[in-house]
Amino acid sequence: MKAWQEELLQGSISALSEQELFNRVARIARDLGFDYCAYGLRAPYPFSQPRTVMINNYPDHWQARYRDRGYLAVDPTVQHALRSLQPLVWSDSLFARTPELWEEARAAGLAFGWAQPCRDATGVSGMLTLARSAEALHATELADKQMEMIWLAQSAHVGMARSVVPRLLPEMRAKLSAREIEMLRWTAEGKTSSEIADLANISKRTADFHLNNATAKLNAANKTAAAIMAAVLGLL
Amino acid sequence: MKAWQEELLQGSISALSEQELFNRVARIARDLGFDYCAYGLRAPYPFSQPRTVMINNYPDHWQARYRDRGYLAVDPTVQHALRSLQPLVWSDSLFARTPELWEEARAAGLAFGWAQPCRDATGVSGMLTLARSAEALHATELADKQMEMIWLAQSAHVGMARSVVPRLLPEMRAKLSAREIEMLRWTAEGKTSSEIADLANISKRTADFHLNNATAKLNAANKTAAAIMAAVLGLL
DNA sequence: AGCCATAGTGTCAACGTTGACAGGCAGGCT
DNA sequence: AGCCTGCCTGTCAACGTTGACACTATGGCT
Repeated sequence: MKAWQEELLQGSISALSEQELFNRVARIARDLGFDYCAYGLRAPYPFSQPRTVMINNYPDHWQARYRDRGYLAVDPTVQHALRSLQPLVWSDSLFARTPELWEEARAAGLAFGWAQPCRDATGVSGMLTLARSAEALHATELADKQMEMIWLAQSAHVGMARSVVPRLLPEMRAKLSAREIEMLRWTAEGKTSSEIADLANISKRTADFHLNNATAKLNAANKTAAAIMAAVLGLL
Repeated sequence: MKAWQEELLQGSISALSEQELFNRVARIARDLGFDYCAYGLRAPYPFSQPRTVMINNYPDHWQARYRDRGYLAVDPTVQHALRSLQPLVWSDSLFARTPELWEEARAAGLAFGWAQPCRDATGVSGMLTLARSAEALHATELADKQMEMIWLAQSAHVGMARSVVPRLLPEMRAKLSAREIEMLRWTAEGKTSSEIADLANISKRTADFHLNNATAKLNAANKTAAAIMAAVLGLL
């Protein structure tokens, strides 16, 4: 177990490729008794259809199937990861509303699994899934392995996010000036330009000016979208 | 170590009081070799002066000092937790810009410590700090204990958030209708009411109507603030 | 000295938002 | 049947936002 840590940490500190990092995670998953392993990341926006990245070692036909049928949008494990930090074990009741997904997953050899969500300061959420075709998951095994699971999910997240986030959220690289952030912060509180002008002791025109610049830097449609992007990305 | 898990998990599943939960965390911290332990939570808004909660077993005079001098606003460990998920070890260079904080902390017996940030789906960020007065922290100890640390931070967060978040974020309890969420989602993307009206095949007036209701339910000053609150709280 | 980012200011017209008025229709609960 | 909620619609006036025009000034970098 110690060997893992060294390995993964060294790997994630020096920037590995996503695939290499995933391979290490998958090897650790195998040591933990799981043939299959998946890591998914989801950006906090666009809100309708957020950008996602998924990397896994599931059978090819299942990967294709999952994509083609749009299972991502209904997968209850994904829904869970978006709301909670708790580990989640696959069960019949979990998939009660998506029987096709569940049956096809089992047919593909994904019979027993659990997932650990993770979330970072840029609003990106992630989920590590460990799965196997035989041998059900019991409470003792989960208790034994939960620490490794959380650790692995978080390490995978940090490593993956390092390379994926700049690609997924190019807006993160926008360098907002102190004034721009201040204007966005007040906007996020629901203040109008002229209220902000009073608060910051500048003219309304200047408040608008900074908001305009921030909106352009963030590639946002208007100041509402700019304030939301900044808020969600943790820039405020 | 297994005993811990059982204990904390059972504790956090049945709703313990914050203080009781903290006492369990502090006991585990002591088993890990740290006399002092602190858990802090910060709500995602208001953006200027976010609501925070802190519980720790630091010496009383240090707690008072930290509060009175407003160290929370400048504490570099807090700044780190707001940007990263990585563990952070206290060091001279970390506190280079806040020498008073660092000297006073050491004078209070807080000489060696590390912190583990954590973040959840409601945008609340947390940080678990373990500290002690003697015996420096070395790489091997950190490597040995990092899994327990992440696990403990996350468990503490989940447990604390359960009772703290409803108090800190009463807006979370707002039940938005499907339409209201849809309108907020589009608003968050930067669409105007009449664009949304076209997208949703309703009149501009109706789009405004739903946005208005959502704004009232979230106690927001205007639709921008409403969309931001919903976005940050993960309601979109 | 010239360039650039940041910060500050003004006006004006077109467009978007908000609040207060006033109303209808469908589905669930008592 | 009466009530509530969600959803839908209209008008109008006051107020807020956006973009395009034009201009000043400071401080850092080359």
